[in-house]
Amino acid sequence: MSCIEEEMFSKACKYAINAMIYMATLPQGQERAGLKEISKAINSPEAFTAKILQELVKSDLLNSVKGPNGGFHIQGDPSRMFLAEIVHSIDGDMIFLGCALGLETCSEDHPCPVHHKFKAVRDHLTGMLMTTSLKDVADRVNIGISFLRY
Amino acid sequence: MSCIEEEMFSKACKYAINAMIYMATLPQGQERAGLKEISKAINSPEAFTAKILQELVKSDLLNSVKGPNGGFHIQGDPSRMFLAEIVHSIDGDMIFLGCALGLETCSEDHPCPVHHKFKAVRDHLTGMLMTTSLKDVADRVNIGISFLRY
DNA sequence: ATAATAAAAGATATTTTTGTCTTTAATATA
DNA sequence: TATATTAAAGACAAAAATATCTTTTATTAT
Repeated sequence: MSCIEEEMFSKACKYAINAMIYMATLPQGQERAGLKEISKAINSPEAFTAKILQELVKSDLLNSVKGPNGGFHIQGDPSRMFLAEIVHSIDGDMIFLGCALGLETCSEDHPCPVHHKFKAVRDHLTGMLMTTSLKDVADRVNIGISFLRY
Repeated sequence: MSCIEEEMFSKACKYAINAMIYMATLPQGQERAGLKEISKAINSPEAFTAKILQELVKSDLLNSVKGPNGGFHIQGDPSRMFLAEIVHSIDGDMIFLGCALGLETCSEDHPCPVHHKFKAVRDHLTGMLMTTSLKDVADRVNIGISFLRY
């Protein structure tokens, strides 16, 4: 059982967040990047990353263009795109809504034994994801106080 | 990708927490419960639950006794056993320590772009798990303000 | 138009997690 | 001591997540 190393997000979701941050760090006029460039930049498996980018396109977080000089670019304003949207697109809403103990019947009125304790943490997480924009995060990379890679 | 519904803990970990809470709700003098009783009480698959209880025994959170009238019981005082110990036993320490973006090189000195934001949430989660005892939680069930089952 | 490029779509493979089944070991009781 | 009971251990199976490969579609440039 100690082989399980559960983390906050799925790998797919982490690649998605990484990819979106990378996109948001691109300089004005060069906001488009191809699959190869992206997966190289974030050190993720190319084909798997393709699937994830596809999903982000379906969720209208990215646009895509086929053909030579094609690629992906962020749909809309990175200062109005929040981490919560990326997480929701890939990992669904259980991280925001699901009962920590997995109980179907858990609700505010019929709470599981850890409901109140987790509500606070979950609200904290949700609030953070809903208020942290891609621009917030990408700016930190661009000014050199945070790092996507070594 | 929307088939992924990532949650906070693995299923195994949720069963473990549920099982431990159930154990902690047992009245004095009847603190021992067998696999069947436990998995019925928390509505979990019996054989899989057996593996999880085994792990909890290995981690010294439970004792076990074989043979007729055998079963499991909590090792030690439920008021001094914290949710963090259960989570750590089953899901490892990545939920407490791992980089939210999965970056190997992420650290306080070389932070990933969301490091500071996640640190606060993670510290909140960790603090809650380290200070919430099994007794805290089980008491809520026993006085009827929280529910393990419908 | 044709060829080259790059994403989309779909099939397939691998790994991990979840779950089951069978055999073995320990213990209580008749 | 023999039998029944229950957990431990190990093999096995199914499902889900991760990852790859191939074919198709759209677009650009020649």
